[in-house]
Order: sequence, then structure tokens, then C-alpha cells
Amino acid sequence: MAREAVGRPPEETLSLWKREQALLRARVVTRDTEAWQRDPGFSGLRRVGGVDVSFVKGDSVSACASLVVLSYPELEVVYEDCHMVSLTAPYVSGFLAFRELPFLVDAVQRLREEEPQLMPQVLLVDGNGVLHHQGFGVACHLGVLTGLPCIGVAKKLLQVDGLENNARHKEKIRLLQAGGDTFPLMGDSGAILGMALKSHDHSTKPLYVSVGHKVSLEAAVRLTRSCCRFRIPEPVRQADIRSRDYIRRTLGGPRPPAPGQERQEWAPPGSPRAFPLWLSTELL
DNA sequence: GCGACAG
DNA sequence: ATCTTGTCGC
Repeated sequence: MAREAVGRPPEETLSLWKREQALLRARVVTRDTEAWQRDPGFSGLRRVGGVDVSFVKGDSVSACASLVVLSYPELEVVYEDCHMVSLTAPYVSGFLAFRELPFLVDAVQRLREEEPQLMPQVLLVDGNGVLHHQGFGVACHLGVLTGLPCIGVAKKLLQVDGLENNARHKEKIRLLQAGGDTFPLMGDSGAILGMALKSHDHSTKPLYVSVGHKVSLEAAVRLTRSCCRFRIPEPVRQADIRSRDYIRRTLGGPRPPAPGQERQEWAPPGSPRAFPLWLSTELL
């Protein structure tokens, strides 16, 4: 039964989401809290996690949420959890967490109950951390709600606080030489919100790394770089690959649209909300 | 009408 | 995010 989460949530909902982000933002820790994060070779780091959500084509509701754990430094998958979910909220730039986060928290909770010894010591998250409109992207959100160190790894620059993917920015990218090269992303506020990272020698597009939770920007960049066999760090890449494969194995191919139920419009303002808000006060 | 827009 | 196969190059 394919549904289509289209349109924009009511302003009232966006207001609640913003308030939630502002409240939880105060709990973010933007420094190293673990000994291995300070070690030049990350000695003591044994497990790195990655999360991702892949979608069924032609259906913005049905998706597969995946959590993988890789050994470090071997980067071999030691745990995989793929789960079909029904997304409720639509994608709105700046509010990605309210669409995808509940299912990622669920996955961490399953791991905590079933294989606690495999709990990752850090999570790489597809998206931004403090490099965000409200300074609280999905990587911060997942970190605060799980207590795990998290790193935001975005594939495109979120243009916020004066940051622009303009000619000057593109020139800085062009000047990146070898894998591991970086340049800081400084907003108008003067704060360094993240780093552009050339993740390997022959990658044209950089990654945009920012602090999620319980890790410094320096360690976040260094760890992201050390997890890259290809452009996308292996934990996120494996989560992406495996969630897509799971969808293929589950659905076996594209399905025809369900007549009469192709679209689901948002309820007008003032009516009962059309989807769960997934605020932390409801989760915790 | 046009550009912007993490996933 | 997804729509999309093969193909050129290291």
C-alpha cells in the first residue's frame, strides 16, 4: 500500500520541531569524551557503526532502516540490522531527524538488547551534526538520544549561516590535493561548523564532516578519513548497500501504484496531526 | 517566475 | 532519497 508523504507539515508542527531542537541542543557535547579519540592511531577503538535509510522507489513512505557495525581497523561487518519501516513525516530541509531518527533509535535499542557487546563506540551518520540551521542536525539528535558518540557525514554542503556552495567554495575544493586534505567551514558567526574533507586521493567531491556528539571535530575528521576505502566511509557505505539489498530481496522489484491511495495530503492546520511528532518527551 | 534544497 | 547502463579510465 504505497503512500506518498508530500507537501509541507503545518507551521505549528515545524514550530514544535524547532523547539525540540533548541531544547536538545543544550545536551550536545562537542569534545572528545573517550580515550581512543585522543590516540594518534585510535588505539582502543574496535567497533564503528553506520546508519542509513533507503527508500522504495516511487514510494516515499516505505523504507529500510539499517544499522551496521564494523570492526576497526579492519572495517569488516560484524553486525547488520535491516528493518522495513513506514516513514510518516515528510523530508523538510533542517528537519531530517524527525523523518528518519525514530527508526535509527529503534535499531540502536535492538542492538542494546540483543547484542550489547557489539555496541559501536562511535556512529557515522548520513547527514550533518552541528553544521545545521539550528546547530542540531540528525547526527547530534541521534547522539543525544542514544548517548553514543556520533559524527555527521554529509555528501553535500548544507548552506547555512552564510556558507554557500559558490565559486569561492568550489575553488577551495579544487585546491584540495590528497586524500585527507581539508578546509574549515566557518559560518558568519565565526564558528567553525565543520570541515570539507577530500576522503581519498581521486575524489572530486568532498565530504562535509561535522560534530554530532561526544567527539571533537578534529577526531571526527580523522576517524572519517580512516574509515574511507572509497569516497563514502565504509560504515555508512555498508549501511547504504545493505539497506538497498534488503529492499530488493523483500520487494523483488517495482510495484504498481495502489489505485486510490497514491497520495496522502497533509491535514489542514487546526485539525488533528496526521503523523506522530516523535518528540523526545514521547520517546523517553 | 526562479532559485534553493542534509536525506 | 530516487529516476538510470554502459562505459571510460586507473
